[in-house]
Amino acid sequence: MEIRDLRALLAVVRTGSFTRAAEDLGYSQSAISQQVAALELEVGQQLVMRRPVRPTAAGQRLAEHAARILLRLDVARSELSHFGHDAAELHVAVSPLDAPGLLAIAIRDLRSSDPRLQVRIRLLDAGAAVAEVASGTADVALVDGIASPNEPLHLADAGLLASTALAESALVVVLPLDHPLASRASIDLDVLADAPWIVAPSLAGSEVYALSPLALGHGRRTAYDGHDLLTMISLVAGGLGVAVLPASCCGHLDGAVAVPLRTPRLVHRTELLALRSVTVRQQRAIEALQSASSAL
Amino acid sequence: MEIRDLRALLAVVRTGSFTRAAEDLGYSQSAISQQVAALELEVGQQLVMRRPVRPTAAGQRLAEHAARILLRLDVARSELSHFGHDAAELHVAVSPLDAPGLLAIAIRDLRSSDPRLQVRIRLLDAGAAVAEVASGTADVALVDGIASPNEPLHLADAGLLASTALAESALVVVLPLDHPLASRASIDLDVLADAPWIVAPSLAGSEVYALSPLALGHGRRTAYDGHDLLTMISLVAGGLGVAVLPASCCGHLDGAVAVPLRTPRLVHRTELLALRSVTVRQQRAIEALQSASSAL
DNA sequence: GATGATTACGGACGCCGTAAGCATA
DNA sequence: TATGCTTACGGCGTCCGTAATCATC
Repeated sequence: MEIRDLRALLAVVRTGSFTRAAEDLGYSQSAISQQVAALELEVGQQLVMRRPVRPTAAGQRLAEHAARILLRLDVARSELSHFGHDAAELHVAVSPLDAPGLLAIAIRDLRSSDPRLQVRIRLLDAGAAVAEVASGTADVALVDGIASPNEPLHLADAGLLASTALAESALVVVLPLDHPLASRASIDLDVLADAPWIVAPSLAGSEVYALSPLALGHGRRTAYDGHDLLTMISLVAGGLGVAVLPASCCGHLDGAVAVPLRTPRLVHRTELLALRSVTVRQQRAIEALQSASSAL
Repeated sequence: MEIRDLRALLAVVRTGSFTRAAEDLGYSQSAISQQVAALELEVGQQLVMRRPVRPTAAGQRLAEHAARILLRLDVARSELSHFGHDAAELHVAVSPLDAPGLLAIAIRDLRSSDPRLQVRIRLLDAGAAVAEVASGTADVALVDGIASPNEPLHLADAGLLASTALAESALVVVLPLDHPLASRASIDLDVLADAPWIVAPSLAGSEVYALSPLALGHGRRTAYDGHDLLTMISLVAGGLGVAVLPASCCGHLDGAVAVPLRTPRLVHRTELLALRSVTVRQQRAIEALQSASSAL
């Protein structure tokens, strides 16, 4: 099992095409074909079906292992390249719903002790943020997601990256003003299984929607692929459906109401990610973000 | 970063010698030298010091990553080779202190539904048991260790192997009959920091001894490298020192007393490990062990 | 001086790209 | 028929082992 072959398998599974995998990896189509064939020969079974190109069960499983291995290799490379050195600029990756006040406080704090510090913030989804930290493109990441109370988000192998919880906030169901449940004190998700939903994976995380009552429900779904909270809320206010959002983001709703989610017991959680072997500057950034979050 | 090179680095770090690493891996000494050199060239820094051969900080860190990656590769290979097939014999790896009654109940249970099942049990330390499950040599493993209450043992990357908790039991401090603390109702470990200790990593896990009060203490240490409980207890009874053991193993003490450990809050935990994609026979074994543990 | 890591060098194998072959939508 | 994966084949690079070199205990 060569790294190269695993990378090829992963690219093929991801893109659904040998040709595109070859383009992505800078190989010829033929090379990818040979690499996957070598892997299949080695494990003695087919890993992807051809035409259409889809992973078999074994291929899917191997691709998952491959993804973890390649991520860890990225982390290893990044950690080693940071041994000793310390960059002038601090790159922060942020996933959509991180409490915005947190960043501002932390950066002001950092600037006060290091006035010449350049900070660069990029908005990414959680998976991409993890990849950026792993590859060293970002120094730290603020990522959010849905989890059980006091449970970590499972963003990477435990221990691969240093992660600390910054904040947890309750989840609310956002309803149009005239919704029959709008005056409830709290809501169980089951009763909304067949309701029309507005699904925004990059906002509230796909975890919420994967919960069984929702996954099995037959209500109409509206997908919103953006990051913008106001748009999301206006969709709800406009009567297109209901949505789950973190309470911390729902201070001022216009034409909608937020009702606390009672079951399932889930919270919106924000974590801070960094490489485990951090430089002095990264360490300071982590501390600043931690103290900012406890100040909020 | 090639798998081959990482494996070489790990072998060099583990054995402390290029020559022995070469023997272990079936290469010439020269090949290992070249592989490590290639790795050092690639990451742009020295990974091991020579004569004596010791890892640098960077090398140590990379070796840790390498170990995880190689373990995951083993798991991937094992999982794929089990797709479909099901072996006639069930291999169980057991670490020293697993509740012995548990195995007996589970195996009797399995035999009753599958009389021709061959079972083979091997006693190994926890690390080796993990490796055996990963490589497919063992179908399931019963491993034990020290953890905080309701916390998993961190034996491998979370999610790499299927693990379920079978049992948790309190920890006791085993003291000679005439020890001044022998009549206490419970003990804080701090008060024993400077006491003479009997350290048996393969019995109670090294985690206990790594706790700060003990690690910093100046008491004499006696190391016992075996698995045998009676020997261990007789060492305590003989006045060589005190020890921490799981309460479940200390039913009949001869010449010693067991006092519950109050702080730190730790328990002895037994977990069941298996590959995540299990065969029918493995699945039955897991269920039998689970029901046996809940019966105890 | 002996043990053990590095360097030098040649042979062999493996890998990739080009290009032809072939199957499927 | 066209798109796209596979197979054939040749060249290049790489990797390993032998053996000489060098360093350290």
